[in-house]
Formats: sequence, structure tokens, C-alpha cells
Amino acid sequence: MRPLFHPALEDIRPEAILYALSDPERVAIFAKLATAGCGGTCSALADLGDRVIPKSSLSNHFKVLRESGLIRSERQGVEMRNQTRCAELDERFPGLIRSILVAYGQLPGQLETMSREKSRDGQ
Amino acid sequence: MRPLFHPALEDIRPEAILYALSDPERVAIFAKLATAGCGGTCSALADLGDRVIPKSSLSNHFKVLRESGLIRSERQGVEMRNQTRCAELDERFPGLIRSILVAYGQLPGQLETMSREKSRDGQ
DNA sequence: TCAACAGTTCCGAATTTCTGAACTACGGAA
DNA sequence: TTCCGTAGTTCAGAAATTCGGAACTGTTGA
Repeated sequence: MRPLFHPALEDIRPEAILYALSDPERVAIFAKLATAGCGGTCSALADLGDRVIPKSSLSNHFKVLRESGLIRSERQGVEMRNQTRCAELDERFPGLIRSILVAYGQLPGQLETMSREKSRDGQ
Repeated sequence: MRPLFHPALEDIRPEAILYALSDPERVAIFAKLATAGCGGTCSALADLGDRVIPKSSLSNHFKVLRESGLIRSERQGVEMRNQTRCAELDERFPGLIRSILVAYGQLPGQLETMSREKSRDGQ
């Protein structure tokens, strides 16, 4: 297995982020990952409720998320641990991830403190 | 020529917005359109500096932008007038368009007053 | 009626996406 | 050590999408 590629923060491109998150399945995966308490393994995320994502497709979704800079993946024993790079990303693209998740109606609790411009003026 | 389709505000899907703006050429077009004073015709937007977009590709870019709900197109005589739907969009997806354009380093002056959560807390 | 222009549609080539099947990597049991 | 089971990756070919030149449509002005 070839080593996993993760772009450096400064190499993350907005078009890659938007492309990765223009697929509702990937958004669902990313949003679940951003939810504290989720193990972050592939198999834990395959079930979308209405359909189970084939594992080759799932693996590809993780690759797209990883190489766009949205998540970090690390092998831990037999499984893969995935976590979002939200904090870093918010530094580089302030408010971007947050407003995307809000648009999808997927803002998880953990992210509610991500951007400072949060609930300052009543909304 | 078949009539131009524009989605109603409530039918606009975030995945379509992100997909449309995951292409840097379309972002460049959209950002130019958002700039006050730009005529908004296709031919006025074909020149990207480093390359001229073929007109069939350009027409397709406009179609993607239009059908995702990002712009409104209206025939005016022989040419087509295009304008962004930023104000409406910001109502439906607060802060989204703004943070995307900021991420691309493309925030035009007109939009600086778009979102209320702007420069409230120093940045 | 015709020519010129702005933009759209068509269609074939190139690229990308999808997913089942085969494969690799690791851990545990014997 | 060898074998097995589990987690995930890679491969490969079918399907879908994108790209862009050529032909076409709609509009204005002569």
C-alpha cells in the first residue's frame, strides 16, 4: 500500500475543498467525522441510512477528502483512523467549512465554536 | 433555443453551488460578474488573461452557474445579460458565497456588505 | 431579405467516476 | 511460524461526464 498523502496546510486549494464537498455522500461522511465520539473508521461510516456505500467507493471518498486536505488519516492496527482538519482549515479559510456545513444543514456541535464570527449579532 | 431554466430560491441545492464553484474558471467568471460595472455578457468574460475560453465551453459554464442558482441570465437584444443572485443566496445560505470568494482571494467590493457578520469583531 | 454577431446545441474524443473482484496489511490464535 | 479474519486499497472495465470545434438559432441593422 502506498503511503497516504496529506497536503500541507498552505498547499490546500479551495477548488479541491469545494469539489470534495460537492458530493452529498462525502459531506455526510465528513459531517459524521466532525461529530465527536465517532470512531472515524471507514466501516463505521459506510452506512448512510438509505444505502450502504461499497467499500471501494468509500475508500475513494476518503482519498478525495484526504488529498483535498479535509481530513487526516492514520493507520491504527488493522483499521484507519480519520479525523477532520477543521481547526487548521478554519485558520486558512476562515468560516468556509462552517458555512458549507450550515448550508447542508449538517453543522455538528463540535464545530459550533470553530469560527469567531459565530453568534455575535443575533444569528 | 430552449428557454433558460432558473431554480427558485428554495430549490437551490448546496451541492450544485459547491460543484459550480469548484472550477476556477467558473469562479473567475462569477467573481467578475459580481464586480459592479461589468456588462455581464459572455464575450466580456471569455478572456481569463492566460487563456481565452472557447465559446461552447463558456456557454456551458454559464449554464452550470445558472442552473445551480448562482446567476440569472436574461436575453437583451442580441446578447445575454448575466447577474449574480448573491443577495438571495446569502439569505438562503448565510455567509456561504462570501467565504468561498474569500477563500479564492476573489472577494469583490460589491460583496463586502453582503453578510452582516462582516467586520464586526476586528476581522 | 440578407449579413453579421452573440450565444446555444450537437456530437465525438478524452477524461473521470463507479464498483466488483482481487489484493495488501495487520493482528490474533495455535 | 503459519494460517485466518478483518479493514481497507488497488485494479480494471463499464458508465457517465466534460471539453470544444462545427453547425445552428435568434436578433439587429442595412
